[in-house]
Amino acid sequence: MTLKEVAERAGVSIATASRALNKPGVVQDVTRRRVLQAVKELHYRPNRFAQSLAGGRTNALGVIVSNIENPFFLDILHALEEEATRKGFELIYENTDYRPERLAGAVERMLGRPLAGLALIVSERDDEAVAMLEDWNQPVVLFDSVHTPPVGVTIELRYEKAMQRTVEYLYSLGHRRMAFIGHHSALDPLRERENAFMATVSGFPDVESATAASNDSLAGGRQAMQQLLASGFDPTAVMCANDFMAVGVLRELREAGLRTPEDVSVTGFDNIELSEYLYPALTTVNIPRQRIGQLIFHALVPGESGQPSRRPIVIEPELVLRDSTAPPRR
Amino acid sequence: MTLKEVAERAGVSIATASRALNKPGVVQDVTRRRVLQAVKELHYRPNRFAQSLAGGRTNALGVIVSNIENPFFLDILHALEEEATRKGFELIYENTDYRPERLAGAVERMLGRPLAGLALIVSERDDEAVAMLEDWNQPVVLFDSVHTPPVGVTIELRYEKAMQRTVEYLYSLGHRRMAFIGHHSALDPLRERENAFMATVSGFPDVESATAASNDSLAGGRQAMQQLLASGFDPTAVMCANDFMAVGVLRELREAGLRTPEDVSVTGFDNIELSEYLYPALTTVNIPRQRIGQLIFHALVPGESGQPSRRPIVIEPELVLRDSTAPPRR
DNA sequence: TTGAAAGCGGTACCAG
DNA sequence: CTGGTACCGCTTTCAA
Repeated sequence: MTLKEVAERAGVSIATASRALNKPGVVQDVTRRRVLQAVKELHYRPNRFAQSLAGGRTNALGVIVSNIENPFFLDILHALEEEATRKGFELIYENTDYRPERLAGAVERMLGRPLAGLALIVSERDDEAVAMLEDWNQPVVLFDSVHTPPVGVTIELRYEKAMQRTVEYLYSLGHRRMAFIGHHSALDPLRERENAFMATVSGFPDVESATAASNDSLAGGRQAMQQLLASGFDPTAVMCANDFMAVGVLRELREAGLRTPEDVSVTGFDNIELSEYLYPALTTVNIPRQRIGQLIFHALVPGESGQPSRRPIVIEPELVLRDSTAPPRR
Repeated sequence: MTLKEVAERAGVSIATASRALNKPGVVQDVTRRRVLQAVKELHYRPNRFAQSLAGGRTNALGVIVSNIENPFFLDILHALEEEATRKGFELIYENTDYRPERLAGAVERMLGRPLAGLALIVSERDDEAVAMLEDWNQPVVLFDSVHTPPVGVTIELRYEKAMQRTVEYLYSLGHRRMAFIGHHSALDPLRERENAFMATVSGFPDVESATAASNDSLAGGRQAMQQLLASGFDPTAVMCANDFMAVGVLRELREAGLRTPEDVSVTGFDNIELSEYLYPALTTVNIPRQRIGQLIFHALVPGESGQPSRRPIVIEPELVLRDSTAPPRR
């Protein structure tokens, strides 16, 4: 079904048919009714690609995330979607699995279609991808980007501070053997967390530390904990790069016959909803994912306010104390 | 950047430029090189909407799910995405939150763009949506649809059997007071699970039963369990409509001072990865989400094999025993 | 092997 | 208020 057929059936020109659909009020009421009737009878549905091509507008937003399975990314995506849908925008999403080459491909595909804006909620970086973004003239948001790139609005998390507070908190409880469990330490934002951990820890001369890493998954957390245990380090506190992996860590500790928090304290990062449902409920660092989703939307769609600022948006995480941390019994 | 500019720069016609990009071998090598050069210099990127419009082809698949936050849906989506990406297809996804009116809107939006196929992985139903699908001439897959609609390939789960086995198992352990916790009992596939529970249970005259429902979420599971407890029913076994809600149930039981499985046994449904990481590890019913994702893909993209059969695909779930179920101590 | 031109399905401007 | 028409960016005959 095309507009042409609708127009013929309604006995009007294709121009009028178009107007009847898009600018009511400009068309005589009877005429309009006839068109609408024809639309109904023919089950006509406008081709959005053609509309976009001809009209030069789009209401689609692109989002690329590193790991959709991690509730952290999912929550941001979901919040963004909620906001977008409510404002009449569509969301096109793609997942990279932390692989830079997939990021490049995803950006390529995204930019290949008319988009009102693009958000990169990814930890990996890729020069090619950044280069493509540079000569693109639509709003871009970069989340979690360590080195401010010459493009788009960035949203930054103050990892160091959160990491520092967590270490200090554990120290104050009496912990002196701490470990950090992360993933993809080759990626900037993740190495940064690890570095923040190392830096803070080195400020306490009487603290021993170790790190381990695996995939960003439940199994990855478990595996990293396994490594740690096998290494013989025997920490009294384990800090995880995110809550998702912490779930695996808790499981492995249990498996190894170690109780949390009596034998080993565990902390997460992100404060995903699940963290509160775990046993024991997880001490973690809150990252306001819903707000981030909204911030991203407003950065992509400036609204009536005017031109968007390119100033970075900074988020200050805060520690959330629950049951997975306690003074060491050893 | 348009193809026209590229053509001008390369000193060839726009037709040749197009060929150089899409049908190498038809164009003289030198010519082709010049075009490629121009593409590079101008940072040209083809407009996929225009390509689709002119070429009449698409490689985008649409997917609509009920609740992206539930790992069950997410896993299917993810598997489908993996398969699609690997085969050069794109995925366009939308979330309905179980709301029929959103389903209609989502289908409307989906059908508004050229799509190679559409998968509905939703529990809700909407006549309007089905009607739209009827006069659409591309592959459609309906997952979890109870009443076979006059359209598309359906993928069905044998709930009854799984439910029955679970009840029988709990009965054999000695449970006589069982409860079912679901969500959206107004929706067919979910009512079906509840009905299956009721039907099986009624086969055991000495079993008392009750049901409760809330949202499909962690909090929903918790709340439903709360209701159940408040009602005074005091079950020794609780069967959940899915693992996601079971997480909330476990939490609430703990909160109420009841141990699992000593005081109350709990079962889930779906066998999401998380279920194995919970404490206690959840007894559940396995639904092969990865396979379902692949099945959906192949139903949407028939491959070289020929025309797709419209025969329903049936999945037989199986019980997975873990630590959240045991003989009742009371 | 290459170019000219006819669309694909719409939108929007310009007259009438 | 309505019709004619020039595109939007690209693919694809049809001839040359």
